[in-house]
Amino acid sequence: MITRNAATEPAPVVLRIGEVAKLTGLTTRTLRYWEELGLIRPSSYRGSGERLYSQTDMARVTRIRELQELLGFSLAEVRVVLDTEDIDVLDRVRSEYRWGDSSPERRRELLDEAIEANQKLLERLDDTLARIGAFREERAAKSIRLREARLELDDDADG
Amino acid sequence: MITRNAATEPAPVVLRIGEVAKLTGLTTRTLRYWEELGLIRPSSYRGSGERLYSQTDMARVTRIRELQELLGFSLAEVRVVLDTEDIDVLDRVRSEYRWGDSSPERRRELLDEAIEANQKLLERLDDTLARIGAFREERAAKSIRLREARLELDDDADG
DNA sequence: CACGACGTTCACGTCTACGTTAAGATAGCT
DNA sequence: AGCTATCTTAACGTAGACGTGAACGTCGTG
Repeated sequence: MITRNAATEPAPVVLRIGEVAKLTGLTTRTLRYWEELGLIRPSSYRGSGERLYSQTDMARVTRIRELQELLGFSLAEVRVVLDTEDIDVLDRVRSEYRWGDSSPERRRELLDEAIEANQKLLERLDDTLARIGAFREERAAKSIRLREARLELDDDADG
Repeated sequence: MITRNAATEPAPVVLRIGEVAKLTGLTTRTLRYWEELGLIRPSSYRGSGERLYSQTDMARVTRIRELQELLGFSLAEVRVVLDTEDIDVLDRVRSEYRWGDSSPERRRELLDEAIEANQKLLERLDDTLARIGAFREERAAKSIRLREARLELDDDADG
């Protein structure tokens, strides 16, 4: 009798959709929806149709979440970013075969696209950082003013 | 015959809804919708029911826009922030009458609320800044990798 | 005084990003 | 074999944030 939790078995490399949901705080519906939109593809399926998520898939899921929540991207915008993400060098350039039979020209093209997209994202991030930073300073100043006013109020009460 | 653009007339202090729309890039529908939700109140109306926006109103509009776009706040969340914003010291504490006949206790209460809300917002801003900053660094590193890969590709072509 | 540009208030339509059953297959446990 | 938890697809529902007319009022200019 073999149980999945036996000490002899290594930790499961793949996760079922419910486990991913719990780990990420999302719902299974959301995960399927994102798949429907082409944002994620569980790296394997089971004959029964059950989705099996790898660790890489998990990373992608949290990445989507970040883009969506942190930067306010729509899922359509997220897809654009992820598309350039797919041309990631660590996975592609190092393992030659992954480029498939695309010509050097094609590779260059893809790389240039990724570089430019990444650059645009960087600029947007810097802009966002600057603007939120400015807003933060505004609120910090307001915080001081409010505390001063609070003290003033206490002084009035004492005097 | 008196025209509005005569040199004798000062620049219009108030704006009509269409003008506000053009200046802010919003639609009139959006402005009315926000009003419906209680986010903005044109500082004056005309007998005909026409909305007239002051410069302060404009500032409020752009503020809403920022909270919404920059920080991804829902309009409900925006309202909370704006509510504490309304207890702004510069306008209230300095001009005593504006507090109306609220008791010192009430004033203290309001101030404390504003202080706490502002503090929470500050914390959220710092958290957001940190996370976006981290994300930025990730992308910056990726940018370097991509450029290196691009150079490598050229080298291969040359060699 | 008619006309066109602008405003007004309903009221229904739409898009995004899911939530929520429904009806059924599969997995693992006893 | 049966029970229960978890999965599957499919389809309809929903909340937020507006878009889009319809029907009407008002203002200023030829």
